[in-house]
Amino acid sequence: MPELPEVETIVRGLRKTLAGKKIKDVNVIFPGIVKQNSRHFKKNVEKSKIIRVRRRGKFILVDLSNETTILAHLGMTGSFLLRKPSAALNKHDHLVLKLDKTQKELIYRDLRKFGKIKSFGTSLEEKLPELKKLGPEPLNISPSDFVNLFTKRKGRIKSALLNQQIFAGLGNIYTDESLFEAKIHPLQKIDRLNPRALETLRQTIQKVLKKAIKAGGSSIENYYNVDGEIGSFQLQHKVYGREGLPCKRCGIRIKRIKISQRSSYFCPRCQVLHN
DNA sequence: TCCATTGTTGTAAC
DNA sequence: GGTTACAACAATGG
Repeated sequence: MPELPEVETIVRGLRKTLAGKKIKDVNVIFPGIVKQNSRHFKKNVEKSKIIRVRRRGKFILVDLSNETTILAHLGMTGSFLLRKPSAALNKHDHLVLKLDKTQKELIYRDLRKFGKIKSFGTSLEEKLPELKKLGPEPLNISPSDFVNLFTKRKGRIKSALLNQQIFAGLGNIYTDESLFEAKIHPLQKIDRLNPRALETLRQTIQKVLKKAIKAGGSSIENYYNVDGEIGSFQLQHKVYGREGLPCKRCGIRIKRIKISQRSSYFCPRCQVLHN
């Protein structure tokens, strides 16, 4: 599942190889991924040069020379791959961008087809519904802005961290890992967390995300970077996916519960619920 | 057959 | 009545 560190890894890979390249030709194989008329998408994107590749939350943004930007969300299983045009297409390849001045083409692959791609006028970015609702970026947020995210909020800390409108980029893996490191129970009521606990949480989230980016993200399910390589942060997971296994801090069994219809992994001894 | 997974949407509940 | 919680939905493999 691509979350911030996986998306950031893909963005860095794309940036390295795509900057300055021209998109020669667009082939929409499965139109369901492109959330606008395929002909319009082709027309907007073809024959333009790639200026810049960016990330916002879990979204990828590709700015083109003709005042157009491509917006991509990888959903659960989406990935971008750079590969030789001669290679046979995989049955989950849904979009092919042929590039000038390179031996590679850019493929969008998505087994579950939950990903979304579209183009828009670059100047309209602030009006885009997908982006304008997003909360702040976890890696930049200041201590006071982070505390403010949670003031006057009720509910559980894990649900809030997963909410992209409050905080953009975290998914199930990195909320669980961060809450474990910060010794906060996922069901902890937000209004019972004091500013000191929140500051610990902010620093922990940043530490976990940075370590994950350094490891090239977590490869569970089928996540690959643009060169087709897997990440290695799954080897450093302390709780995610470890139900029944001993806690790496205290040794008792990791528990799994459901929060907001998502599996939540935590240590019932290290992550104590306060009220 | 059912479960797992994501973000969004509609609705129920508090 | 604003905020929160949850079911349903998209698609597919295990």
